[in-house]
Amino acid sequence: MQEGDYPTECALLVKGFAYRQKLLHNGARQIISIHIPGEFVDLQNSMLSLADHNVQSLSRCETATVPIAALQALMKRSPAIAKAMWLDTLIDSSIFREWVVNVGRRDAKTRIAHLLCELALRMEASGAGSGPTYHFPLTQDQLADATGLTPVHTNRTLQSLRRDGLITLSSNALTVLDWERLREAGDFNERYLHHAV
Amino acid sequence: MQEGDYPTECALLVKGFAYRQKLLHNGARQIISIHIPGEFVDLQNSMLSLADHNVQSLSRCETATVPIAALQALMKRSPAIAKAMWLDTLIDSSIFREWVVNVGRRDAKTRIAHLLCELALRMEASGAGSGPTYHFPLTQDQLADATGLTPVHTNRTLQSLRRDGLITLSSNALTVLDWERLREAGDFNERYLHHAV
DNA sequence: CGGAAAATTGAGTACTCTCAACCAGCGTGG
DNA sequence: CCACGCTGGTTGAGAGTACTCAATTTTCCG
Repeated sequence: MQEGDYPTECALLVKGFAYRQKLLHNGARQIISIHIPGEFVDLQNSMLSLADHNVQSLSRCETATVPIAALQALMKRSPAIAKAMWLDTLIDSSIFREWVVNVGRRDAKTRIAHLLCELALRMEASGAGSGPTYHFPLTQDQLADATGLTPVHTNRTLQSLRRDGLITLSSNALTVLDWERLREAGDFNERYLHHAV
Repeated sequence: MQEGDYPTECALLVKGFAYRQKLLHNGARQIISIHIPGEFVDLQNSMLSLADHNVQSLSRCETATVPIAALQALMKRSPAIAKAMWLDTLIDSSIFREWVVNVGRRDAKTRIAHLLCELALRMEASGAGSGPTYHFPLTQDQLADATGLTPVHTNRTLQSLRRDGLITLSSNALTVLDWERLREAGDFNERYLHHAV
């Protein structure tokens, strides 16, 4: 899926990770969302006939593709489903808002810690992972593009988080050593995820 | 409307400007969206029972408030209205995505130029203003909080845009002197606004 | 006219970036 | 089996954009 395309189907992520990104004219990239198994990747693009961003897979992914026309019909027929998808989109939107805050007003360390908290919690909530150790699908370059930092600074910031005894992270395995302190370091409050209480 | 509240109605902005913001623990603020007359300010908060951000008015505003229950009923009854609101939310969401890019990957000058372009174009599209001169509802402090910069740096960056002959801006009047060059300076492409073609 | 809010200026600081080199792990192929 | 090359991660040094603090001027309103 490329920016500018006219999508005709949307994807439900069954297995594996994906992300959405936007490319800038100067060649820079901003990752605008990360998707874990069980999530719709592309409802937005699907409903707005013109794609305003593009989607990439992080690992080998299995997706279930649904034709948009079918989805629209389904929503028309079942208000319950329509509402569920609506909710999905709204939560998506809420996460974008938090990301604006994250890249806009937090320093590097807080920014990265916040993203780690978010991913860990979403994995927990979706059942895609649990315990103190999680599969972490991003390379440092991608983490940099998600947080609006450079790869070099991302690397140094991760080291600082490790030095503080908050996490370990290597070869796609993230271990949260001290959840409370990581949450604090990340200025993290999960309210915006709107997980059921 | 405060973060953490349980909203029961949502507001259609009839006259005046408003914005949504999130406050950080350290007292910083990030403005996450700006609303011009004719827009729903709060569909998001309305549908997610718990507010994850809060809303402020920029100028004296007139709003039409709609009870959420009524809205839900209306959506249930009329698929056309449901779809329209859905679209409204999706475009909202698209703008958030672009803001993530804006604060994440653009430098100060580009960032501010981009925001000016966006506001100008949205005013045009909504009929809330036109011509090279627009009502500009933000103070420099607010512009800073919308772009993730400091007020001082925002001030200097605006001066630089003025020196370049791209805009004039004073007492809430923004004049775009050279639309093409401003658009270029702001790395701006209006696709994400999803305005009808 | 006076006071508050908004805008502007100056000087010094620092966080993050750039550029560049180097290391480690790993799959491929000779 | 080891060399090779590639991707991802790490380190160093220096530069620069944006920040902080603080004072001053201008504008806005009551």
